[in-house]
This record gives sequence, structure tokens and C-alpha cells, in this order.
Amino acid sequence: MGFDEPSKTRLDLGLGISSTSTADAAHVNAHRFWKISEPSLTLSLCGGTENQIHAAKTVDFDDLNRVFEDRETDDLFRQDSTGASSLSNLSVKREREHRSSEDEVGVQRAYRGEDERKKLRLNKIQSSRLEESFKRHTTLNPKQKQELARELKLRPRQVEVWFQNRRARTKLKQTELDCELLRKCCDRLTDENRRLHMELKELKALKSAQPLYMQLPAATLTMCPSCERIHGHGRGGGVAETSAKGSFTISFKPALV
DNA sequence: ACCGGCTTCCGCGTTACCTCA
DNA sequence: GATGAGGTAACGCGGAAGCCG
Repeated sequence: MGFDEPSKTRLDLGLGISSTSTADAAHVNAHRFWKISEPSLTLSLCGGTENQIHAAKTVDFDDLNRVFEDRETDDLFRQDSTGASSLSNLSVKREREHRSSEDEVGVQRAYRGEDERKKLRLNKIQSSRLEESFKRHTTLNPKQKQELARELKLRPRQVEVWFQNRRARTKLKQTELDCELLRKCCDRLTDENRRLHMELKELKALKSAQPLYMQLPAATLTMCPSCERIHGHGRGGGVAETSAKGSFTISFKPALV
């Protein structure tokens, strides 16, 4: 299971979330997880309908190929066989700028009307395969990315973006769950607090209405058979003595250290 | 050992498109 | 058919980390 395995979100009462990096031999940069420490509330995001694999009935590879050919553009050629970028960061930025300037002059408008750059909707097979892969590992190393892209006839960039968005969705869902849990926790504590306040109030009322010996725990009270006095030994060495007939005296002796 | 540039990857915020009620 | 909401693919940006000269 991809996201419930590494993404254990810390959930202390202050919502202190710390991001930690974990080195992975295959992909050092890829594992930044939300770590949890005690006390923790581990939530399982797996299961449920979201991750249920869509039942794949038939595969129209011709359709897939058509889609692939339509989208086989810049990003595909940005990747060499090892998945390393062949364009420098500067080039990417320049390209971004170029694209945005193109958009300004109406190119974006143009492709919106054409099938070529219409937003791709991944089919069920692709989605389920990606989900399946995500369950195994929430990040991909370049090789995995390439293989998955080849298998699904997508550009590596698309696979990468899908994983990024998927992680974001997972995190969002986890945050929502955490919020819900915290809210419930807060409600519980509020109730408990209210109950304790009531209890305290009752005890105070009881205390002001009761004689002193009644306020002491029963185990600390002893009745003197000869004088019919009750002896209560307080914590600080103080002794409360109450006559069974009503009158009482309190005496303190220094506590032995 | 330290530094700066380059590259890659990621998270985050946002946009644009699609689907559905 | 029009519309608004929700889902999600894609983008842009900045930061972190590794590598290299």
C-alpha cells in the first residue's frame, strides 16, 4: 500500500508536523515523508473505493496508440534513455517563457480547439496501473518512470505529473482525516473538561456542607474505643480528631523527614 | 574543504478542462 | 441546453539535494 505505508502523519495536539527525509538507495531525493511520533494517530488511507482497482475488461491498444501519437511531443524527447533531462534548467525556463508568450498570442486558444493538446483523461487501465504502482511506492525512480510510461504509452512527464498529483491528493485526504480526528478529539476533551468542572463544583459544594472527618478518606480515620474519638491522619502530619458526639480538634505534629 | 553552477526532483498553488448532477 | 461544483491533468515556480569543476 503506497500511501499508508510511508505517510504516517504526525498528529500531536499541537498539530506539529515535521517533514523528514529518508534516503533511498535507488532514489535519494524521492522520499520525503510525514513522520509521526508518539503520541500518534495512525490513519489508514488505503482501502475504500478510492483505491479499488477499476475492472479492466478490454484493451483497445489502437486507441492507446493514437492517443500516444497525439501526445508524443516535447517531453518525450526531453528524456534520454536513462530518464535524465537533456535540456538544462535554463532551457526549460526559456521554454516555459516561450510557451507563455505563445499563449499570449493565441496559440493556447488554438490548441484548446484541437484534439492535440486537449486535456487527457487517463483510461481505466492506465489509472488502475498507476494506482497499483502507487500502492507499491509513492515515488518513482527514473527507471520505474520510464517503464511505466512505456507500458502505459504515456510520456514520462505524464507519469511524473500523475504521481505528483496523486501524492498531493493523498496528503490532502490525510489532512482532512487528521482534521476530522482532531475535531473529534477536541470535542471529547471539551466534554471531559465540562464534566470535570461539574464534578469539581459538586465536590466543592459537598465539602462546604460536610463535617471535616467526612472530608477525609475513610482509610485514614480511626475510632478510639476508649474516648470515642475519630482520628484522621492527614498528609502533612496533621491529625484531625473528632468526637463521635460532634466536637472536634485538629492538631499538627512535625513530619519526620 | 569550500564554493558556485547545473541538473533533477519535489511540493505547492494554480489553471484549464472534463464530467456530472 | 446552461450552469455550477467537483475531480484531475498539466503547468509554473521556488526550494532542496546531489554532482562536478
